[in-house]
Amino acid sequence: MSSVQQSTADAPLSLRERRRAAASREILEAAERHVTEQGPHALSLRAVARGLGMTVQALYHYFPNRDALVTALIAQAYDDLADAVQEAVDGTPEGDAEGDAEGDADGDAEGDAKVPRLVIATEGYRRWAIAHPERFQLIFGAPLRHYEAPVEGPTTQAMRRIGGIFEREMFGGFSREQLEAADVHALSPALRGHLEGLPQSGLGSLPPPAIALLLSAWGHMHGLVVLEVFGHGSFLGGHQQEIFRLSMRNMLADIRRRIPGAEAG
Amino acid sequence: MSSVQQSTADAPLSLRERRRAAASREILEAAERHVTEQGPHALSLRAVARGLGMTVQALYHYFPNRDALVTALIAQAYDDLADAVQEAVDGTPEGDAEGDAEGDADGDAEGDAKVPRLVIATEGYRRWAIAHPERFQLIFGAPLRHYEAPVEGPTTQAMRRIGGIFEREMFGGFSREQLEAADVHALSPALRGHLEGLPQSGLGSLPPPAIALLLSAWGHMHGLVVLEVFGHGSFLGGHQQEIFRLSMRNMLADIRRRIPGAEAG
DNA sequence: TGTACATCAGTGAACGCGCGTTCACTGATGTAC
DNA sequence: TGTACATCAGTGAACGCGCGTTCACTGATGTAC
Repeated sequence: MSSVQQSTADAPLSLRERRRAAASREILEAAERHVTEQGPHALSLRAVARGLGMTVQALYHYFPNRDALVTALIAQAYDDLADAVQEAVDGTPEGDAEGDAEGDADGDAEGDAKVPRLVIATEGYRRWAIAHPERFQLIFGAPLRHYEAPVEGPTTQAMRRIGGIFEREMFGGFSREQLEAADVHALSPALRGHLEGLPQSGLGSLPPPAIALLLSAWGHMHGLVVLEVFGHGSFLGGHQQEIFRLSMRNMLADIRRRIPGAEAG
Repeated sequence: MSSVQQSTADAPLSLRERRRAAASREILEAAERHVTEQGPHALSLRAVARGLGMTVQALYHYFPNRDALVTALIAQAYDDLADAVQEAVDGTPEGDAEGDAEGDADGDAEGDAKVPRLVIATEGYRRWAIAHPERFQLIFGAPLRHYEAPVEGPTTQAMRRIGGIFEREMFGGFSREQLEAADVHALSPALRGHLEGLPQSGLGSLPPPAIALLLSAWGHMHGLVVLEVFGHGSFLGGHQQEIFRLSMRNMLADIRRRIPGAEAG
């Protein structure tokens, strides 16, 4: 499906194959550039071709049609977002980070403050979204006209990667029993059953109350980022980063408070 | 600016004026219909005209160009969303509602349960978004290509209306002192100052810690809705309403717990 | 090492489409006297 | 009440544009013998 393909055997790629892969990559980069500069909805094959100094028709040697190019772009964006979250966490020691991970100009001096790695992770999410608003829009803004996301694929895989990171940082030190006993409003038996039936490779490995907490937290983080990226927080001026961090810290503390035997975060 | 206009004096509208206003409304409705059926990005003057059995050029008697039509549509959507939240709250007695405000087919029997009006309000927000995903997308999905939102206007006014409702339901019973003493992570002096400087007609009337809680809560609600509406929660099957309610209840309880002297929600 | 052949990246020309916008007009409706 | 005039909603024709996609082709690159 993707045009950046491996040779079917594990044999090293031939010169032709490597060139082809390079050309595909170049096209994808040009398309990314175009999305970044003009927004996702201005993306057209002709514009991409123009950006490369090629004719449109040449693109058809690499992507069967426009949708295929968009699909590749979306998959790439998901992956990059997951990478950004991963890197944010990796760049932070096991415990908590020092306060000033971002170093804003306006002095939101977090005096009291180690920053928990979960918060660092959410800040990675936010930072990527702000740095790449058009690509974030490509993923989360709305389904593109005439484009239907494949149900299972690199997309859901990247989401699971992010989910895995949050899960680790959120529930890392706790036993199954503790998580099972988390104090959340009652789940209906039907919901409980559904959550238990989720794939073990993903959320299904957690007790239902923990899944509920994780989903809620994801929504919380995502919502703040979405509002900011799409311009609905501009009345906060340069303080959006601080509000975000504050919210995420409160969120983490609230979650901890709901798990029996946890010291508040 | 808008084409549905009042006569400049308060004199009753003439026949001509009323007809003109009716025609404008009809155009707006046709445009709305088109957005609903084809998505915001498929909105074209020609399509709207077709839907009305008119020629395109006639529309130029009512809207100077495409952008003006889109602007009117956006303003209308904001207003309808605010109305939906308002109506959800109005339909609920002062205290809390009985559990089954929505009445899903799948039995998420909320046995324990009066539903706080704040939760009812957020469910109004969610319900409108799900009932009108394309119009929700029009507002929050992403800025439309070539469309710049006016900084102040019906848009921000509708947001303030919603904010006011949430504020009342969230902080209604508390004194300024209680809200000022709310237990949130420390706000920097700069942020504190900025929040205190917000317009008194809106958020500025609240103590900074309460503003922080409100914004965080808005993001929380919005994020869960956005993920659901844009299809990122489909793995939850029919249980998204229950997860949402659960999250909002937890959220309210967490907020209450942060205000001194409040009984937990 | 040289030759014949296959592969395939890229081009030129063309298609039919829907779009926003402008212009000059017609004809019905409403207003002033 | 009747007539002359102004208003203005709507039309027909046309503009130039960018789009995705198809087709038949050229010419360079790589492969088999």
